[in-house]
Amino acid sequence: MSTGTPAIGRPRAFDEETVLARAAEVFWRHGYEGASLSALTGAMGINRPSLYATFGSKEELFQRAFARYHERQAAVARAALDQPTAYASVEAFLRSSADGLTAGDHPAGCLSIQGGLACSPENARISQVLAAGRAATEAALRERLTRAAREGDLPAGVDPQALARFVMALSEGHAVHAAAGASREELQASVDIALRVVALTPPGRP
Amino acid sequence: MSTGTPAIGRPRAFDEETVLARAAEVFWRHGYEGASLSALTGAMGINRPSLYATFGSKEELFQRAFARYHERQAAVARAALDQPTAYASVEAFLRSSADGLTAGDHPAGCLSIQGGLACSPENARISQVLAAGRAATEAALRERLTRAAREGDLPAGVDPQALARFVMALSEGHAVHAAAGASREELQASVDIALRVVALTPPGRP
DNA sequence: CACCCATCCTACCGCTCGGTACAAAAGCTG
DNA sequence: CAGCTTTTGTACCGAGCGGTAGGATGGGTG
Repeated sequence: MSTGTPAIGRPRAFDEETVLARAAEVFWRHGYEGASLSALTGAMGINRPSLYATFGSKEELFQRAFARYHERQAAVARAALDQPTAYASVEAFLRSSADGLTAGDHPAGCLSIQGGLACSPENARISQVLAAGRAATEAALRERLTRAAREGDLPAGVDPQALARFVMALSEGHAVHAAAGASREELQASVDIALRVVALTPPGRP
Repeated sequence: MSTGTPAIGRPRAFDEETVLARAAEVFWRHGYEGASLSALTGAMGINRPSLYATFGSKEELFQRAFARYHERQAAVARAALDQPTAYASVEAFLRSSADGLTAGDHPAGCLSIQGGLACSPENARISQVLAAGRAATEAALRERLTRAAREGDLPAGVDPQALARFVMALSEGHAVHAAAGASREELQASVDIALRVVALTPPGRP
């Protein structure tokens, strides 16, 4: 749409990135359906017609806000998965995730989950978009661990696909915990436990 | 309120337990805010005034439905934690959880999470009730594992509190996955991975 | 059969929702 | 400074929300 400043007509009184970030916070805190237009415009500091002129609709605003959020998350994940070993990758992934879930500069938890796990039928697309975002992250994790398996970098008997799902599920569970008030330290202690999985040789089950 | 049949006045045309179960399904599928009264009454097979005469309000209906759901979940969890060893308890907990999350006779996932992780400010109580339910389950797990630690039934160096949080978080993550369509087998494979944590002696970290 | 009374059903309430019409305002261009 | 273009602000729209009033209904009880 707007490529830089149009240089004609009345100039915009707000920065698109800024108001997107504020919108994301409201969606994050209250979910898609729990975020009313009044709450959104209030937090964004703009009024309805500006919102609609810029973003089109509540749903499109959400898509934009979520895309922005997801890009950043993906960048963090990518950095984690660039670690040289599977163990280091998983550790970096889970540690940075736990840090992010409890960072003080935004709502606790994760927009991909808080945004709307369950929605009314007419907003079903929202849950789908969020699920697709989470699936993309899991796919990256799976690729990294599949490579690790090829390189002999995983303990014997560990299926990389299952391990990816395990790590992703744990991180999602941490998001749920964070949203309910769990602290960074509590999540990191859970990560400590999880990492035993990757570090060890196969079990002699009792 | 109604203690059995009042034996006076027009008899009720519906069974309270039955309509509660149907209401729970709607909340489960669409979340508290996504479940409209029309959807609820439609699924319950009763009309609005009957709903309000019986349950008082949408919120009270939800509380009743969730309490019913949570009791049953707690019973399953209690059975799992009655296993003789920590390993068997955790395994039973995670396996039965994964089974329940993907059972075909109700929506996928878990009402405690689908119901409303994030809500509009006026429905904040809903998220709190759900979080309290999950916390109760985690507390039961924590007690069981603390006992196990006292009994020397945990691998050395494992903090029972952190292990409880880990197990609970994983199960919540599985709920998120199940809601997005993960199969029972996929979740069980993730459980396979997780169980290595409980089975093994402490890591020599690479 | 007349009475009583809780439940059922239709139709409606006020309110907030997401979304928009329209005119005043504000910056460039000539 | 007139004209053009885009954004801003106010005030509003129909629809659906959660919730309710009041009469019709249908079972026991005398």
